[in-house]
Amino acid sequence: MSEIKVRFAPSPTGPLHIGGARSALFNWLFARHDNGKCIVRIEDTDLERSSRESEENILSSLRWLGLDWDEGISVGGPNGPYRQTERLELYRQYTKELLASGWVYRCYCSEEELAAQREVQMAAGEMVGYTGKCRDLSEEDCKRHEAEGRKPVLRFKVPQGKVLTIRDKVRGDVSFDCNGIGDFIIVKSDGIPTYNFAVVVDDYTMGITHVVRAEEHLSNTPLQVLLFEALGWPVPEFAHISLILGKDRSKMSKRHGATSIQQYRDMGYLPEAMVNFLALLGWSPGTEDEVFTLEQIKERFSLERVAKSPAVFDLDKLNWLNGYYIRNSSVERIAELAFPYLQQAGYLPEAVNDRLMEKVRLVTVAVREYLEYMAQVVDYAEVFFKDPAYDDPEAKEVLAQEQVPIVFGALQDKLTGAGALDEIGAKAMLKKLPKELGLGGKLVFQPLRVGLTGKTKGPELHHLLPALGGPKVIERLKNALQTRG
RNA sequence: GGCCCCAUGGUCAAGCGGUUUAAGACACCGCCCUUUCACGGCGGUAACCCGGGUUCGAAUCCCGGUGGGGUCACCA
Repeated sequence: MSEIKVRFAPSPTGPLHIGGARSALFNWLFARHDNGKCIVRIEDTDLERSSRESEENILSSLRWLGLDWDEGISVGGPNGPYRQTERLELYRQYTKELLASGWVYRCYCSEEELAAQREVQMAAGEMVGYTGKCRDLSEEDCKRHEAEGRKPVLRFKVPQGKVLTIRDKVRGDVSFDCNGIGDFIIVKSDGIPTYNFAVVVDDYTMGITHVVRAEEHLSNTPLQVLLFEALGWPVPEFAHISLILGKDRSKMSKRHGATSIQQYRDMGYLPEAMVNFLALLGWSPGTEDEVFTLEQIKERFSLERVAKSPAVFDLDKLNWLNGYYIRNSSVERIAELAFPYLQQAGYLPEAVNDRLMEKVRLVTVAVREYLEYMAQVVDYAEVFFKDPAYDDPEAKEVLAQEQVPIVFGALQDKLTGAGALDEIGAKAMLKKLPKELGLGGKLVFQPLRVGLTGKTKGPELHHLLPALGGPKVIERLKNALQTRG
């Protein structure tokens, strides 16, 4: 069997979307599982909306996710260029061929005429499609239109009375009646090919064996198959994966919240969590495991196990998964990831020394189990960097308890003159405290927590003490005492 | 509206004719752990869209209905 070759072909009209990312991922998984090749091609034939900025964003998001490609944009290859606007000459060549073989004809209908016609068809409940008005224009007709300054589009002559069956690797056989397909445009009046045409030329010339893409392209497939056949080219295999839906079960879009990979990256989601989550949206390993590396998914992946039904994007599950990865990554990595958020929040100065780096590490140890995504570190870490205001009613109540001065004094005494505390030391010191004071744990620890943070809940005291450091602890306890009035 | 796709708990999903009193995960609820919150552990609530067939037997196959979605551009 010949080598599998797939492509991910985004149009650079915006940042990489969650759905696009999953399509790219499934392409990659499918190909790599069989040691096949991946291509990234840029479909920028929409001159109005395409931008280099979007292209850059898409590529960087793909790399961030850990997806690589053997051939394509920015890595080159034997079938380039990989940007459609740089392949215009190639399309022109096949346009000529199609014109010569009579599969394609010039159409001079204006957009206004077509829109009006479409409305009539819609209203009448008919299949919407070009009626073939310009199909049999004579050479003179064409000249006359040209003389009027009309620029033609090129339309494909869709054969009538034919039923096309597409063999889809996830959906099975899907049939379309050609009578329901109007003669579609393959070259716009500005000479730029349309998506359906460019895709076919590229997929053939690049040797694509399998087209894995979102279900929204399913209805385009018969048009493309028609083109492959007209050109006498082999038709690749197709696999249309279901869409990702928002909470309201409609196609995911901006109004459903964050939809681009970039946004999740900015919020501090880890790429491996994102990949894991996306893979589970529509694919399942068939076992009870849920947590996988890209590599492990690759080993297990097959299109047979891809679901046909659409999947709702479940942020709760993403958060759980991401939190899981955060909890199970090294403290060093999480501290490094936390750093920019802490800095942005103004907790850290521009220039940081080793002592501050160590503090960030200790803070990370204390708060990472709370995090669903890194941006949340700002809230949880606040108590380590900002002195408390003691304005919470519940906190005031705790501080008003009569044993508070004794408890604070005891800890202050222990800390005064003591060296730097580590987690173990802090734990030991704290553990002895209740017994020494002859008080219950709650009467000791709750006031200390409030005294140190101004809040009744938060990180472990044995994490708090080392991160804050002896002098800061003493200072805060003193301030807390003063608020008792 | 035409065409196409889809249909198991709130969500993701396992199940591919009998081994199912229908897995697992997220979310939710309860208990435990614990100085708090979280983490973790244990347990619980909760589903085969409806109607016909086929079959000894259907969540699993077929047909119809209903529901949801996609698509009908000189966008991809």
